[in-house]
Amino acid sequence: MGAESVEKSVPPTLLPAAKLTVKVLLPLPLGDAYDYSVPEGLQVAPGAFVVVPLGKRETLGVVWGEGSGEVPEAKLRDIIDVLPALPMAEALRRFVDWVSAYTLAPPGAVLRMAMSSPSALEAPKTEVVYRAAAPSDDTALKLTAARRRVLAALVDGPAMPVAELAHIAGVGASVVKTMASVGLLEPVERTVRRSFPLPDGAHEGPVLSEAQKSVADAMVAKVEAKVFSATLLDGVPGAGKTEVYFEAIAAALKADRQVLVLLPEIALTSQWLKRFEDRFGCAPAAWHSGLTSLERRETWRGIAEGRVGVVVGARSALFLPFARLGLLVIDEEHDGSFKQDDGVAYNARDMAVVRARLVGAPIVLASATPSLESVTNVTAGRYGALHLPGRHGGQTLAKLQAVDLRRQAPPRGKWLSPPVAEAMKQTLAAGEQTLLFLNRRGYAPMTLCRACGSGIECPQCSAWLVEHRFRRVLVCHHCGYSEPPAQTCKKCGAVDQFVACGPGVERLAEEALELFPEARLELFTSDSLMSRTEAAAAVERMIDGKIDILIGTQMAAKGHHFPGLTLVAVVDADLGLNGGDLRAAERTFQMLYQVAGRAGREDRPGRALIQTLQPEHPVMQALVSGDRDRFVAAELADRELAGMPPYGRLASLIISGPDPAAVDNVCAAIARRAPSREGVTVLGPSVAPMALLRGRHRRRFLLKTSRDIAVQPLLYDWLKQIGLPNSVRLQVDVDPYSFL
DNA sequence: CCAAAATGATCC
DNA sequence: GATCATTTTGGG
Repeated sequence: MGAESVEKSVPPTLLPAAKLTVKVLLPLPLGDAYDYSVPEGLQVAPGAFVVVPLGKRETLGVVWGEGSGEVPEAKLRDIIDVLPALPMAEALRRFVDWVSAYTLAPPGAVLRMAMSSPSALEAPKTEVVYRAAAPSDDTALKLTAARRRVLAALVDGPAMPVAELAHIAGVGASVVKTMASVGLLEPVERTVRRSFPLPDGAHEGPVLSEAQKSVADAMVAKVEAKVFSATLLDGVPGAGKTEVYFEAIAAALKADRQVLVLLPEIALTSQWLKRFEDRFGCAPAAWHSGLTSLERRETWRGIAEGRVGVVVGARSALFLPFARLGLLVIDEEHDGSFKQDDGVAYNARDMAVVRARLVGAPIVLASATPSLESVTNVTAGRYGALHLPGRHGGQTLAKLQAVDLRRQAPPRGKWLSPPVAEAMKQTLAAGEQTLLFLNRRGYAPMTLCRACGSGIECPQCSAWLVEHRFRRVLVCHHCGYSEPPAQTCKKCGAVDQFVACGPGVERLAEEALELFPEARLELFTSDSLMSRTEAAAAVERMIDGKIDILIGTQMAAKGHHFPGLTLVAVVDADLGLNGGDLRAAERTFQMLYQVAGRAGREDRPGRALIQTLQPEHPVMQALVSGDRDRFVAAELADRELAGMPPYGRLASLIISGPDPAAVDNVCAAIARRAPSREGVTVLGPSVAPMALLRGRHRRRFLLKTSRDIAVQPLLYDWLKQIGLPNSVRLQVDVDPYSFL
């Protein structure tokens, strides 16, 4: 009967003790961390990487803290194993939690970004190496000439594997093996790992101007302070921002700290790497989507073990497991590609500031055209500011001129206006280079049927198919769908009635070649058609002056420095201005300013011609007058009036699914529960700018609040009871960047 | 009426 | 994200 008899039959000391449990976060989009029990004899410190059972399978996870104790014992399962990797540092774990709380993404989804190389967690491979054994009397007798050479190779040197040792000593491998078996050599097991040259902070740098030196000194002081600080480093293209933050990197290296440099992916060029090598004597470790799994694993380990000094990478490098992070640099901080839109929607620039704060390190945000957010953060005193005046060596910025397309229109069916054609002619005659900038890939942005007037559309997106004439395909730039060009119109059956509408870079190349048949002309685009190495080779040809006219998308505008380039022509400056996007003006200004900044950086003056239909637009006015500050002030005033970022907060909800009715149902439910209070505006549901994307119909809500309201709890309470059918996805984007 | 296919719930 | 139970659908 009852409890009493049980107590009598089982002595108290033998009662099963409550199991020790820990929370384990799994790199999956689950609600929260799961509790697991710790089997006898397993050591699990917080941050340890562990193998745990999940349903039928096994998964990797990270010990996140003590168990919640809320899971019934029957459900609890044992941790299977602890991996022989360094545990995830507390600062990184707190960072994962922070990003999750800010973006409203499940913590496991954020953790997945911090576990981007799972194989790096397994035991590293080992090899057997040999060193000379302590000499003894009887072994001395057996020393042949070959054996002496082997021992000589090991004097003052590291232990070596058989093959290497045999090669250096000039003997056969069997000699080495025999020496090991008779006890002349001693085997040692060693882990195999790639070695990383450590950039040398004391390596001689370039001579800095007075102004550069004082800015560099200020940054070095922040690095040496070894506490969090955020600084906006701002200066025109060519003012020497890179050289200046290199001094901060040198200071961090001298203090034995690691450095992370984030660049927009396409700005990570061989040119940037070369400048780094010139300054520090060796290349940094690079982290981007193009790495092989072996490179990822070795780099990941090197960073975790503190053997890598400087990492330069795209936004995903923000989640690497630094052992002693002492400085972060965000170059081109205004660039929109720091914002990730799919999966976890985060802005690497903003989250980098958080990581710097959590780890207690300074961060530098560098740009010639700072984002309005960063400008505001400086004004509010949250960030410090350092300003580099003018161009190094007295060069002046390119002379900017607007070309009014209403007065000086290109010939019918052409895109280059007479002033641009004339300038190209002069430039060519002077033996100098021209860059034609048009942010449109392919031959023509749309293809029209003359008979029925309809354009060729993507079947899965609300977008035109773009003709790529060289590749002989029509491509959707949003989903990648492609089809061969047809003769017959699918809508009306007319044959051979298609006309290309509008310019793409390919069509521009055609036109430029007609005008200057003798010119050496090349296309430079971000098409997958162009591999990394091909792009690098094209840049090389441009630098060497083997190209007269370079025609490119924004890829040509970022991170390159072409000494012979003296003319930049922006073919369609109005392209980014339409569409009612919040950041249209800001983005256009930044891009055109950067493009124009490519011209005339050496001893020759450059000029930039900007073709526009609205030369009176504030963006064009600001570009022509060179008054960046006035443009920023005007744009900020507009934003403040509208309560838009950086003065107000925005979050966007995208509801998408293959069935528009199901999507609308969800939208109705969301609209019904929309928060209503002072300082909060909900706009929507409305058809999202890309109404159909990859076969999914999209609707959008925008949440707009004043700055003092935290949007996360608001969104959380709003959306927590919304039930979603499997086919419908709800994507939350706090601080959306693009509105598409 | 059965079975494949779509959908939803759960994993600790 | 993967797996399994449950519901839906559609074909004979």
